[in-house]
Amino acid sequence: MDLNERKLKVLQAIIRDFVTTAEPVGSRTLSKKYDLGVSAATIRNEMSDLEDMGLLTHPHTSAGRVPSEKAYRLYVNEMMKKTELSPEQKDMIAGKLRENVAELDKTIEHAANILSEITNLTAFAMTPNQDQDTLKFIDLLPVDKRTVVLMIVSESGKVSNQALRMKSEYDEDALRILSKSMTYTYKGKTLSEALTLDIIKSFHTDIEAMNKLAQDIMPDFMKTLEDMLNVNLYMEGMTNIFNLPEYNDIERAKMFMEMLGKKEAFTKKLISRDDGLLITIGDENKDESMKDCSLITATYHIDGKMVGKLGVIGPTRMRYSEITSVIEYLTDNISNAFKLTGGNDDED
Amino acid sequence: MDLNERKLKVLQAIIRDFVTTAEPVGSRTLSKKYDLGVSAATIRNEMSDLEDMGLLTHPHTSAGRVPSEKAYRLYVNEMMKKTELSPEQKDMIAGKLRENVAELDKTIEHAANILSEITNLTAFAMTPNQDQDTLKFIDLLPVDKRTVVLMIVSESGKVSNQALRMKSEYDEDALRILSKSMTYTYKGKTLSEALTLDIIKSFHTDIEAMNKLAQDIMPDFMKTLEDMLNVNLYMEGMTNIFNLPEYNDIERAKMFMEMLGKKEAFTKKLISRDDGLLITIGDENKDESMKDCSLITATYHIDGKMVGKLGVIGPTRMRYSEITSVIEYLTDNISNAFKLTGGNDDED
DNA sequence: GTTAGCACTCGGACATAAAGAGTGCTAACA
DNA sequence: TGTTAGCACTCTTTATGTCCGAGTGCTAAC
Repeated sequence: MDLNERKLKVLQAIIRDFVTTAEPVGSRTLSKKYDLGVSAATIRNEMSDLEDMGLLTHPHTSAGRVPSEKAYRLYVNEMMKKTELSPEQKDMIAGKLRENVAELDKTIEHAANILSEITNLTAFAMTPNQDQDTLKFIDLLPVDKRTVVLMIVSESGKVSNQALRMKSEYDEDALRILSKSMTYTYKGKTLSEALTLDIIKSFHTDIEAMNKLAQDIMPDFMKTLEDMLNVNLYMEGMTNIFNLPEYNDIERAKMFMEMLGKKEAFTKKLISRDDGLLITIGDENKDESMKDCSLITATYHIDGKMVGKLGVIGPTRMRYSEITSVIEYLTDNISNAFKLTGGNDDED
Repeated sequence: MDLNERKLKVLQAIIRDFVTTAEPVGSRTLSKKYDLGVSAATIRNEMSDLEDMGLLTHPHTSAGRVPSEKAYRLYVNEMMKKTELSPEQKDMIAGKLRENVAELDKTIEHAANILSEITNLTAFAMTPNQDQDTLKFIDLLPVDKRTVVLMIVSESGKVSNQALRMKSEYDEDALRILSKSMTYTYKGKTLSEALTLDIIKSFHTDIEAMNKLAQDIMPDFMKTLEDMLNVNLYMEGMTNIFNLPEYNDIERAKMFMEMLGKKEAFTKKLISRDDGLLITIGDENKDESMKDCSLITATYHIDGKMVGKLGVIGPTRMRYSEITSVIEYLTDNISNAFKLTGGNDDED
């Protein structure tokens, strides 16, 4: 059987229609909606042929046709034309991408965001494979008598750092020289190579001075400070709700997921809550989108003053007792772990 | 009406039953399952009273009773006993929390994870409000003739950094002094205070040396390198699928969300894909959990060599054309933005 | 005050029927 | 020979009716 011009036209129309409506498309619909110049009966014949060729499927006898995967493949390979983006879309994309040029990760994150916004699908973006990235710069920063921050900068501009707790007090000058010698050793090596290398010692001398550099740096410094003011919100187990019978209703599940998806709003709500163990049930959460939920939050303390929150959200039907116990145990553990006084202590 | 001992017992039994079964509970069930020492008829009377008191509801005439929010409130305030955690649970919690003691953020993230695992609900954890946190240490690190990394460390141990692009070449020594003077100025100030402050200049002298410090630092250095090898995966718009008719089926929606929830597996899958624009449709994705999905990925390049990926996942029914256009435009933009040769160039 | 008994109510499951959409075949037409 | 019209047939969806079980509420007896 030949895949002639008309068959292709019909197939394309079916794909186009199905992609927008998600409903199996019938011959009559097709002849009415798209100007194919032939009657529904003719289209039926063509459709039948296309089905024989494996390009269409039939959910059941009296349903319309649905494109098969083979049809999509054909469409993608041969028939598809590029859609030209609208100027607004281009502006939007270029604009958003330009926001954080200095930071690769941020840019990639923005890309995922843009993509999902435009396509209305789930989108993702992955940072580059760092295998090929080489080291550029290593530094060891004295923070504390026993704390050092290790910082590594790669050629691509990726910055990574980690706070280190030293076993004993260390010599600041030694630290400085060590970092120089490490940079000297690792510079230009890929991360993988660096992992197999051992350190070589070397020396260098410092000098000092100062100029109007401050004016250049202050805006960014301020911006960084502001970033640090933000709190992070980690969310886990969102899909757990699918196992609850009350969320068998797709509408409810959707509402729930969307409520949690609005991280800023949710974070705000958490921040505004009182400290200590707090349980709010159903309507007590003024929020309309939470009226069928209970929210349990508790606060933990870092060095006695700063507080963070953690908790649980679920249907009003929940194991309050068990859950509050877990939460209290968790907050206690965290508060203890971050007591300034503490060495590493306690239980088994 | 009096809320006597027996009424409380009945209410507690109802709450207990409903919390585990999610089904309205009737008088007969109650008298059989729980040893209340009275007949179903008596329980019915008590239930009727409890309903009058607003503690139970009645979805419809011939259904069992459901605890009202007021009942939960009563339960939480007065009747609830603490559940003692099992030793295994305690071990698990303490163990996981101890994994990354040095890093507050990681610990909090773990907390959310634990909580969700134990409660089978959606859990969250928020890092502390940084309002009270004070600055401890500021450094400016020369990376490039025109690139500096600004690093800020707070009293709580939070580390934040940002790569800065300078307008002109700068003096390294000046940079060093500036960072000292900034530390001097801002140390001990809260973040909010610091935002209102202006910088004061001051001097300090450096010396040099070196010792066996290296041995202390190497393990952490290696670990940090390994961390940097990991790629990040950003996911956006996951709830978009709820707007698609094919995901009106709760089972499918669940499978989809769970597949994406497994970030490591998904990342792996992405890494293993070929470079360039790649479209896989339905069964072409060998993965069972993706057999009804199409996956479109494309690669972008950083400085011509390193590659990252981004793309879209959705039902086989998707706007291939439009989407590939968006993706190509995105990858081009990213690749251009991170060309080493480039100043800031091009389009409007 | 407690219990047993019984009529009544309501939702869910199931079967049946009717409507609607679409196909497939045949025969007529250009 | 390709195209079209017509019609019987199929299958899904929706509405309707019936039955069953779970549960209540009331009354009368203990």
